[in-house]
Amino acid sequence: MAATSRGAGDRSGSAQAPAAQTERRADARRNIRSILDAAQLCLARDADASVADIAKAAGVGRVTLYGHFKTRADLVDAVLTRTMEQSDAALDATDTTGDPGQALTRLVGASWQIVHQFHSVLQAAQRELPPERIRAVHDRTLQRVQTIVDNGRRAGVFRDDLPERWLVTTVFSLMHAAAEDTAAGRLDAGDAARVVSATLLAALTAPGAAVPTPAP
Amino acid sequence: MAATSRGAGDRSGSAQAPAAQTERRADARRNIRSILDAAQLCLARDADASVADIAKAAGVGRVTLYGHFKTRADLVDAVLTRTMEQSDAALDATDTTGDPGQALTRLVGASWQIVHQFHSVLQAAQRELPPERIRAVHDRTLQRVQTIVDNGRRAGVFRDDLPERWLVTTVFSLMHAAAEDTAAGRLDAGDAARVVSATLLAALTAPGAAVPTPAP
DNA sequence: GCCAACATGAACACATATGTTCAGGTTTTG
DNA sequence: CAAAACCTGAACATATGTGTTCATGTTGGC
Repeated sequence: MAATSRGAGDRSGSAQAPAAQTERRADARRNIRSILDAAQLCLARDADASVADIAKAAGVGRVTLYGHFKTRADLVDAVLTRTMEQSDAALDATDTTGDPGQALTRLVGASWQIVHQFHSVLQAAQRELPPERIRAVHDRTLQRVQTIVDNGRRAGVFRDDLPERWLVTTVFSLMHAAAEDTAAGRLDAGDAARVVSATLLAALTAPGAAVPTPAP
Repeated sequence: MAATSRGAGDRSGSAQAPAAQTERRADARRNIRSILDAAQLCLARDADASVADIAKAAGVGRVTLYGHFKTRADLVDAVLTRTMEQSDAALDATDTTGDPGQALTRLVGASWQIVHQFHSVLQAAQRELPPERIRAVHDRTLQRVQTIVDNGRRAGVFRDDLPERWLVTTVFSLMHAAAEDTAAGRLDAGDAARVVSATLLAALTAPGAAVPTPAP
């Protein structure tokens, strides 16, 4: 039951049926945007930001917020969806064709900052939403990585001796780890992209083949 | 702070001063054990198991529990400490000398099940305890990994072009990722150790050197 | 066997968050 | 301008968890 009274956060469970979305008034649309903006910001800073905090940050009454998002989970879902859409848009600008190693390096360069920035939005979602939902929202991004890995395997430059799924997991895992380490001051932010890329290239390269160095 | 009325969970903040621990009665000691056992089990299953749940699982009154652990955080701390001590004991049986690659493989083989088993105990701790405390409790284990990495670097078989800290992070990160993937059914439990070892060996091997295959 | 240490459930105090209702004020929209 | 849509704060209803107090049993040590 993740549906709003009138469709603002309407992503009905896990499939996103657009639904008959009656046109809402201008101020309502404005408020929804403010709320999503504020929520994204608040949740990025603190995964358990309260609904009250978010409403205040949005410059909106708490009741107004509940008028648009039926539950807290609904709001978190909307923020996560929005964040992933934004990330995906940013990633659309990244070329995933050509040499798989370079493609991977490009993708890491474009992704890791986003991962870093919205790390705790994900955390919030993981505490509130069912795992399938998280998985579903990540689908497009996952697909993108999988495509690169797959290309690399077919080209014989990425390893074939481990499950493809695991290689994808490795990519995500190390990006998240780098985000955390950077936040904790254990890894230099200016160096993170290179470090992650170098590690991933080594991890994914087919045994026996020469490990390429990430070209900045 | 994090101290019990009479010293059961007494690890005063971050340093573990043994304190003048007046000998407690036999039934008290018995109950403390039951509580820790139950808490470890409950928290391993659900990171937000309540104190009431744990007391019930321990076959003990809630008030009794609070008599031994002043706060929930105290209890979580005690469980985490205990878990890490157990892990460390298990790891003591693992030879970390000799060929660094094989040492790493041995360590992964001995560790990953533990990581898998107590994954959500860590989660609970991360929500309740300050990051420094988590770090402190992990110190010995961290040191162990770092030693292996360091040996490998000095022997010229592990890479020297990335921060040592990051390599250690990589080891932990991939073990945890494997634990999650296994729990989610995306990775075969029987295959996990091999997969993680193979990935780590590739990730850590010095550029140019031949990547070894994990010997089971 | 006696006394102190310990255990126990019930009840209470407190805090915090989520949702909801209400009675009125404001903005859009047509 | 008028109706409908929307916003608002205050108050309320829940729910849930933590931690404490109390009065009364129970157990263990010496």
